[in-house]
Amino acid sequence: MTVVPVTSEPLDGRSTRAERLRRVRREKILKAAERVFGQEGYHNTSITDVIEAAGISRGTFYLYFASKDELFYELVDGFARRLIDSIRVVDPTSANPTVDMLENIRHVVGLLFDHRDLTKLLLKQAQGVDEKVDLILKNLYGLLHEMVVGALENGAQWGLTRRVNSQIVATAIVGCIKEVLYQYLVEDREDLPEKEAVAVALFEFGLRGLLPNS
Amino acid sequence: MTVVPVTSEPLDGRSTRAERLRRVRREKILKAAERVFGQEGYHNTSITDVIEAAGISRGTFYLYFASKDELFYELVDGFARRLIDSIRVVDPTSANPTVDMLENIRHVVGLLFDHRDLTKLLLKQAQGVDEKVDLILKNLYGLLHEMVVGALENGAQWGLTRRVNSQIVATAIVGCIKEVLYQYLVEDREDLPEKEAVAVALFEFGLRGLLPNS
Amino acid sequence: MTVVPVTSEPLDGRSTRAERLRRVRREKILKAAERVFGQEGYHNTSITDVIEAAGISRGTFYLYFASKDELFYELVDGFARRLIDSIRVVDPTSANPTVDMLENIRHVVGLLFDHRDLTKLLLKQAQGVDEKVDLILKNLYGLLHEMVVGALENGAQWGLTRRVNSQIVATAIVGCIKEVLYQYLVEDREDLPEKEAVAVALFEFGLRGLLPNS
Amino acid sequence: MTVVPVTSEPLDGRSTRAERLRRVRREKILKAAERVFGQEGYHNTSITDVIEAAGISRGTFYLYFASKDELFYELVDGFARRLIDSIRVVDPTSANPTVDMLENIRHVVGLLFDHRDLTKLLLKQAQGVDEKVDLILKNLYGLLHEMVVGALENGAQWGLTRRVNSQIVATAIVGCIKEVLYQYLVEDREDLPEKEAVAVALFEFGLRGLLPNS
DNA sequence: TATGAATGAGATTTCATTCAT
DNA sequence: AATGAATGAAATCTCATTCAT
Repeated sequence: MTVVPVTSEPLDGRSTRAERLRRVRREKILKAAERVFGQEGYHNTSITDVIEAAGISRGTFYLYFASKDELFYELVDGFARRLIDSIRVVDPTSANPTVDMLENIRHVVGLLFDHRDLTKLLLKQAQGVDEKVDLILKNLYGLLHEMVVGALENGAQWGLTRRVNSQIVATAIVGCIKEVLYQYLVEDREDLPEKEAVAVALFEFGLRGLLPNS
Repeated sequence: MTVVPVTSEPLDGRSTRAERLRRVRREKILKAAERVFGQEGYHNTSITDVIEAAGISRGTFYLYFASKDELFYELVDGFARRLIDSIRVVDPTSANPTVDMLENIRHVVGLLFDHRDLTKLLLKQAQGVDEKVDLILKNLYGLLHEMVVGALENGAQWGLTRRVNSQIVATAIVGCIKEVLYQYLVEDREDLPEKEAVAVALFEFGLRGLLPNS
Repeated sequence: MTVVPVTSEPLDGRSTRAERLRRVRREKILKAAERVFGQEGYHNTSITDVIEAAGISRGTFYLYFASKDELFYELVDGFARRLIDSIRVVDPTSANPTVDMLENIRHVVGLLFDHRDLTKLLLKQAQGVDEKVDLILKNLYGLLHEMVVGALENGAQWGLTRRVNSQIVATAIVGCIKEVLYQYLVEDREDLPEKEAVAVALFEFGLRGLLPNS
Repeated sequence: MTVVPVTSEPLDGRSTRAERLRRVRREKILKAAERVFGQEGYHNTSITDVIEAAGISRGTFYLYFASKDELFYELVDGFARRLIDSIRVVDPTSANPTVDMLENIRHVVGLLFDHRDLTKLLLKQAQGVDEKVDLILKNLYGLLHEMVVGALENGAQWGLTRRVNSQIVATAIVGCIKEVLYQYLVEDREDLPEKEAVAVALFEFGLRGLLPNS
């Protein structure tokens, strides 16, 4: 039988609850900010927009975030972390490395589609807002780039892919992903192909290029 | 016999000269603006920054441009026009269509490298600043996209390329170009490959993909 | 049993109190603006003048008024409303219609004397500042004019006054009032006659004209 | 036989011609300014408006007038002088002093009708623009006022008019004239009575007041 | 003398941030 | 902890005036 204290919680329990509440509040603000930043862009969004979307007062906002920049930083930072976590390194000795790669692409694409607004923002407007944000983006894209470079070099070493200028080609591949994503994240298009079709077409193009099968 | 003065200009010459001067001064402001917008971004750049960079007074600026928005619009519009003009449609029946395509890429890449700051700005920050600018960008990228789609479909029809989902693949190709450009426009990198290497690597990757030659 | 707290206000009382405070502060700004606009004129008065006179900061001003124009509009509109409310239609069948008329003049004159600055401003400088303000003035003077026209025609019908060109004479009467007011509102005159003397002299002149009693 | 020098004019003749030209130019600018100031008001009229209306360049304007204020001052000053010149003192011992007075009113009204724009401007917006202008207006209206006061006192002394509070009544009479003028100077009215009717109605009202003939 | 491009002080307005309640 | 009124630095834009040609 579990005894639940009635009158008061243990000291650290209380602090934990307070912390949890605080985190929940922060999360609520971050979610609202993601929405408004994503829809209007960083510079066209005022603190007023954020607090109205979050349903809090101006003063409260500054209890949770030191500044507009910091809010944006946290938003980008959190998303970047989740994105990085979602990427799995492909083991070229696995049974089906290409299947793994496809899986990886699907995975990341899925996460990004779940955060359309923020993704669009990161792809097109986040740069130049704040130095710390720029650094995050640089790191994020740098990581992506290095992973692709690694994959290309591994692939070449194992004979799975051709030898290419892996720096340039990695950049190109990252660009493919970014652009395709961006285009298919724009909401008011009716002609959006399925995620599946996008992933497959990208994959095919990347592997085989445009030349006809010999 | 009519005597035409040699030293002075013809009657309408006066207005032409004034106009020329005016255009030169506009150009001076546009160039300064390109520099500061490109380095600091649109929102982090004030009119004060622009006029200081251009070496003119506040009032003079408004003699040449109606507003900060209009300045930015002209900057983007002018660049978009030059960019569009620099693109030549590839004739698939020519002796070497692939050479033509490579030439085209070289051409555009060259123009963009000559306007690093502005290109970076257009690629990463110009969206959401101004509706008219958004429209220009949409048209510019739309045109690029349509050209690539056309090339893909022509290529497939003539047996030069495989049949692919031309919409998605065109988007991917545009993305490749954008990203590679952007990365190699960032100034403080010492390891920039030559333009030539970039063009060739992009080209190879696009045509052959990553799979090894069978 | 519901306990109603005694010291604090009822639930909607909070919002009412806030609103009251807001109205008080608006009133404070309006009063300061009346002073500076009245002394310096609309165009010679800057927002800086207003906020210094009101003892508030720049930002606070825009918390209460959307623009300098709107401030002026509210000032004029509020005054016009109070002025119109202060005018009572004279019933020609009353015991002493002429006494009523005199009372009316006294009433309006009193209100205007209590708002010297604003009155001077309206009489001499308010026109052409803002279209909405022009409309208010047109309506205000139009109303005054129509009332005088009505009084003249009623008076003639009841045999209390002569038949005159009521349009022109009404305009003249309105002009008398305006000018006399204006002259006796100029502050630095020491020789101001009493309100009473002004009202009586105007009244006498209007009724009897200048010709000697026959 | 008059000898006209062919090659060059006498020294003072040349300067006279130059002066005349200068005066003509000034007059042209003043006329244009009267038009634009009268239509848009002092503060809504820019130097640009004036020089466009006058068909001269910006620099030329400042060759003829030291400032916008000075231009306005000259405009008002010149008009005030002509107005004062047009007023003739009524001699109460003349055969028909009332006829003289009516003649006077007609005269001034005629001059004002010939300068509608400027008159409207002086009546409603000129005050508070410039101290020197304010002084002119004060003097102008002061003179008018004194003349009317004099007429009233003369009239009373000679038994032509009743004894009234001549200060207040004079102010009232000036106000009548101003207001009637203003109303009938507003251009877009179709129902304007004839000048004649206006003068007569004013005159009748002023002399007899509103009470029915006993 | 005439020109009109250039000037810069100053106006209005915005908005991220602070602070008394 | 929460509120929202108050703040003021800084932004954009105007326009009377100057000055080199």
